[in-house]
Amino acid sequence: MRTVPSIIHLDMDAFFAAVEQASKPSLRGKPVVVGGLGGRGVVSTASYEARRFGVHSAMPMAQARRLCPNAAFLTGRFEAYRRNSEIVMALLRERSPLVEPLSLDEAFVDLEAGPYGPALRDAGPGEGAQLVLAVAEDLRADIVEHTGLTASVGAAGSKLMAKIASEQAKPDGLVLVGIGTERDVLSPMPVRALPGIGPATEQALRRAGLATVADLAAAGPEELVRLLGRAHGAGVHAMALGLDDRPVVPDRDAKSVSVEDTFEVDLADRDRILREIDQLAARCVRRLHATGRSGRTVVLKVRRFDFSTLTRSETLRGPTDDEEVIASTARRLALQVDVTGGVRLLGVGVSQLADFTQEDLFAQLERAERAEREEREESEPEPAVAAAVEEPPAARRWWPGQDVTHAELGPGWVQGSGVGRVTVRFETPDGPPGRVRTFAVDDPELEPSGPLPLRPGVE
DNA sequence: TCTGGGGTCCTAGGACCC
DNA sequence: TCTGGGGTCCTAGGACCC
Repeated sequence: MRTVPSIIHLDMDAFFAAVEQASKPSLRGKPVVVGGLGGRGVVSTASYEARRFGVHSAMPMAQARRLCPNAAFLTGRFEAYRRNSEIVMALLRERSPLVEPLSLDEAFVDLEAGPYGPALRDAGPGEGAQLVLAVAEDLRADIVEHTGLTASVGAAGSKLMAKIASEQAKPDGLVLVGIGTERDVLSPMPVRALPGIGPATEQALRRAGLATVADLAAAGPEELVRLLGRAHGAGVHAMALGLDDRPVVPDRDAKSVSVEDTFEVDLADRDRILREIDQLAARCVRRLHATGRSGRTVVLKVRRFDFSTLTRSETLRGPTDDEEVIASTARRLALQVDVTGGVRLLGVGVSQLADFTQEDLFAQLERAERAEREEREESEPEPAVAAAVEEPPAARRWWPGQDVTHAELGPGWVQGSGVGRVTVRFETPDGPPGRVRTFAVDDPELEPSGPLPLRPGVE
């Protein structure tokens, strides 16, 4: 157990929405909701202004629109989020090499591994905490300077308590849990405050009369294991006592890669389903190639019209990153699934990842079979349905929030589009709120562009 | 206008092996 | 002749997190 609260958990405040407000001066101080804008979209992130209306993550977008009709509803700009995340992660690495990102907007840092390590080890308990507070405040200021975004930080002697502290610090705050005070902090909290306790576990505990973390600590490990199973029960009991010695681990390799799509309208047609699977397989393989890895188990995911969800998987004899192997495996799995009534989501994934694509016997076999098939069918060529039906003449699509540049008016972003028109607001992160202009959707002066840095002047 | 997309970890049963 | 006991792999599903 540590004698200094040298683990910090950093959590960016309403990250996606905050990036939008920093990028778009006209949205500052206003409710902003980022998420899927289609009929089946959900909220990814709501700004604090929108949260006051009851809007929150994972809420159906339709409900968010009812609660807060005057908010700006934007689709995600992941390129912008990724760039700002990288800036923040780099600032963390200046404080320690031991940085464990949990997502684009969250990370643990072990300060004892970095430049402050020696001072922290030499410090008395009180001095150590003071030093951590100073480092954390400096970090938060640095993040504002480099991105214009605010972060909340929790500091403690363990990952568990650092995470709980950052939650208490939100928004734009800093909370330190002193060594030895863990159980005082935890005891009065509802069980849901513990990471890993969601709605189902909360219900199971509530039925047993356990509502607070103090209740869990008093319950003892046997009862929790009986209620929650071996691993979870033991883990929850340890957490309730404030016991957690998990190390901060940087550079964790991904264990699976997957892509999925929810369709605006349920898919009923078998051939259409198989074509979608091919496209998903192609996207999955692109991601696989980008990471230079290959996988041995192919997983097909199907969500049916009634939201029932199932997966079918097949493990190959060796890892592959071949599109045709993955696509044909997924198609084969799809034939095992009853799709009567329609399908609202399809997904294709690969797990059991390996670092290298060894000689790929499957791809070779697949190619040989394909060649043979084509030879056989030479006299009666396949009807070219797929190619012909595939793409209607692609009209340009503009989506709310998108970065654009106008040949004369410069950079701006799409506020909305419809009936052949697109509305653009011309403003930049470092300027004043801008003016709105409307164009024809096919105006040649207007083109899509990339995100602008939030702090152009700062390195 | 009901319910995204990308992940992680755990459990449990059956096959298979020694 | 009435019943082993592990260990590992595969598959499917579920809870949870951001």
